[in-house]
Amino acid sequence: MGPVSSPSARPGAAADGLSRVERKELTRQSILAAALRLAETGGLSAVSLRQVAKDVGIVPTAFYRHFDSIEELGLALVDEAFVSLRAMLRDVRSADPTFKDIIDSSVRVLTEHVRAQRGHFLFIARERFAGPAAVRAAIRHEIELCERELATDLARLPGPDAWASEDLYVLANLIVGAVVSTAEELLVAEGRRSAEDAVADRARTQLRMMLVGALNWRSRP
Amino acid sequence: MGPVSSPSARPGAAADGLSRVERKELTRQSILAAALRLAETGGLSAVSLRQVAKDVGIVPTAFYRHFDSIEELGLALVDEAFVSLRAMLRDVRSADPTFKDIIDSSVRVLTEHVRAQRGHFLFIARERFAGPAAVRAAIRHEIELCERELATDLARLPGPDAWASEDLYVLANLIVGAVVSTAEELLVAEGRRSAEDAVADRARTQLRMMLVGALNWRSRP
DNA sequence: TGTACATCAGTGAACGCGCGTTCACTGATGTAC
DNA sequence: TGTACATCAGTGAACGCGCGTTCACTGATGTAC
Repeated sequence: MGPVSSPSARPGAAADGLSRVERKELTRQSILAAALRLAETGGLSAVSLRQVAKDVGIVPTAFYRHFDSIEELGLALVDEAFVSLRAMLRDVRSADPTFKDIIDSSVRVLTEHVRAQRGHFLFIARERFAGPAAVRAAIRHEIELCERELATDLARLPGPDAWASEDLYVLANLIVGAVVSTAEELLVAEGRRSAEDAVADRARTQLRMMLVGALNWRSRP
Repeated sequence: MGPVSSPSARPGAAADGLSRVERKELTRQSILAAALRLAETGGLSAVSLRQVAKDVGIVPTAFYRHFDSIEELGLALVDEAFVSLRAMLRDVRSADPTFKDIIDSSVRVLTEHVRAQRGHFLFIARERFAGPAAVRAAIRHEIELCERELATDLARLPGPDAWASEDLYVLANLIVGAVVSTAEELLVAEGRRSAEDAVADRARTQLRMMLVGALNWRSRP
């Protein structure tokens, strides 16, 4: 077993300056992007391996160098989509503290992310119920994780900190459900500013209604 | 122009006692049922005219005697599904008054209807985002109608009767969103009693939280 | 009632097409020494 | 540094299959008179 690379081998010194693995990764990303685009009309089940390959500019059989099937590609897209969703949640948590209203800033972040990552949100909305079983399960699992994270966040708030963890999870589930609905309605707005603003206004009011309900919750019999 | 039917013509006197139009309607119903069943795995976009025909027991070309395309068939399924959904809403409105808690009885009716009409609910959940544009639009329109109906119902309640109609619609939208989420979670429960009960419990708590929030709404600045 | 004609749900052959998948291959990139 | 060999992303031909749709048709049902 000699050194990992000899001085003279110059790995990654192709004409375009990219190594073989780098170029493979590039193709993989192109495949994911093409599949996401093609899934916009007809969903993942209507995406064909041949269409994807044609779009990327490779021969159909080369697809198999990257994924075993369209379903496996779908799972990779779920991962990708939730990476961007987690970035959004990080933004919400670390929102500019000069926005004293956490609801306003959260709704703002949500609308911006849906705009910026429209493809990913559309993919999740569609495949949540229409995708292959494995894809549906993966999405459900990720959403459940979001609910649990939100529940632990809520536990730190002044009002609900004394709640049973069960009630915390119920509230988290309610909020996540409302956020999912809002994201889906933002998608239906299709980027029309006035429609988006109406949805955002409504979401703000709804989250406030929930907050009022939650704050008055344990004071009830 | 003679009489609509002469005494001797005995229309509808086929071997099985059914007229031509009655048999056509029977075939149409078989096609709808077969399509609904086939859509369960893969969604409407994965339903092929040939599969449906084979399932029904007719030759593929006979399909065109009933529908111009799978998409048109999908629109008919949306109609059918919302007929059963409206029946559910009627049940909710005319709930046994011995149930003094309107939330308990509503959740009960919802779980029972999702069980009984699982196919229809699955179809709506899937096609709401994954279906052809016309199908998506039809579903969205029907849900909007439900929200408006609920808003007028809410206007008759003691608390929110003094609200602006805008706020009424916002609350109706929130409730319908929660109901849709609940229905979808009931579908995921796949008929397992314990999972269904957990979803129903959660829905009851969530609807109560919303009710508390709504009742305390206008008392806030 | 009987007859002649119209309607039309369902038939069956045929078409061209895009699909996923197999297989043996090429040739640039990478590694061992 | 130079050479001989291994790796492997992408190629290209070929396959059998199910698809939607066309067309001319059949024969039971229904209607006019």
